[in-house]
Amino acid sequence: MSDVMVENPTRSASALPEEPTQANRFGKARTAQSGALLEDYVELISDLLANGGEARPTDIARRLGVAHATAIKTIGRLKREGLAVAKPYRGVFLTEAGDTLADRVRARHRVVVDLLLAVGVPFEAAESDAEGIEHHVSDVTLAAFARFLARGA
Amino acid sequence: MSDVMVENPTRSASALPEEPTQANRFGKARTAQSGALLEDYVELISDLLANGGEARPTDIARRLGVAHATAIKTIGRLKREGLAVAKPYRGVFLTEAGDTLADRVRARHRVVVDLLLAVGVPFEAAESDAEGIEHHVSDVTLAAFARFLARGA
DNA sequence: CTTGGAATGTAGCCTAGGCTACATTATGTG
DNA sequence: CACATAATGTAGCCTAGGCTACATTCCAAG
Repeated sequence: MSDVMVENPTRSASALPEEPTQANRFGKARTAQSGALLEDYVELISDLLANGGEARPTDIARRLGVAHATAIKTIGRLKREGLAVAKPYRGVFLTEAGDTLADRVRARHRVVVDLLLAVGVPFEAAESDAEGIEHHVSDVTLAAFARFLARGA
Repeated sequence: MSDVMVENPTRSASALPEEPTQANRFGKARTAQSGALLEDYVELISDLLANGGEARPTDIARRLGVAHATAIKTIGRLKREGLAVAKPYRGVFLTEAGDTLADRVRARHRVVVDLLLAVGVPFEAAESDAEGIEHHVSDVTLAAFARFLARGA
């Protein structure tokens, strides 16, 4: 997440026109997928903490539609990545980094949904598709979405 | 997937009525991810066959930025799914189903890129992000995109 | 204060999608 | 035609993200 991703300066030589570019694109889409799940978890935990005040593995599992064991395992990953902390039988909490990420994810989600609605996507589909789309929206694209919404509104 | 999962009726207090909906959304985004790779392969193979006339595992691997062994393994999956056929050392070809899928994927890709461009996303970002986004665009959303483009253009 | 049921955690298995290392086949060129 | 070399294929390993089955811990009701 939020990788700077050092760009290859191999753009000038007209030798190999576009294969590396295409490979990069696919690779980016693939790695974007890693982290998508973590983002979902972080956002959900943030929501649960803000509303109910508690983020328990069972709740998380039910909300995400996975088995509780799966949720617990992923929470372990969150801890390893420094996004969450949790003592056994005590509920999950976000670290500073986790909170920051949650805010960014939430903001991005809103923009994506609004953009979809703005171009005429029905509400249900907008909410549903945004869940998958948002993880592939780069900062550049997100900024463009925001500009479009600011103009169009 | 699509487990019924016997629910415990513990919903009494405050009764949040939308958890299953959210779970469905996440689940859908997850399963959409399965098949995304197959779609990429099918589209690429279709392109290679149309242009150069040949779709060899090594080419595919290079274009997708993966090791050739990975490509070969995935081609095996394509065959299992009835999307492609390939005799050893003879190159890959698409079945009827694979061709149909390739057409749909290609069309969808174009619409997504055009939509991104139409709302002001820079070309490079549009191409790049579309690679990941397209797999999460439902038919409903795709139709909305097409309408928007028809109007705006 | 005990105890049963729910929540939590652990273990082990599966598939997808990567990789490297090694084996095999095709092929162009001397 | 032989054979070096590139392409292809195979084997085995890894991680992420699912699952089920079982073990443990917590908590509230009796």
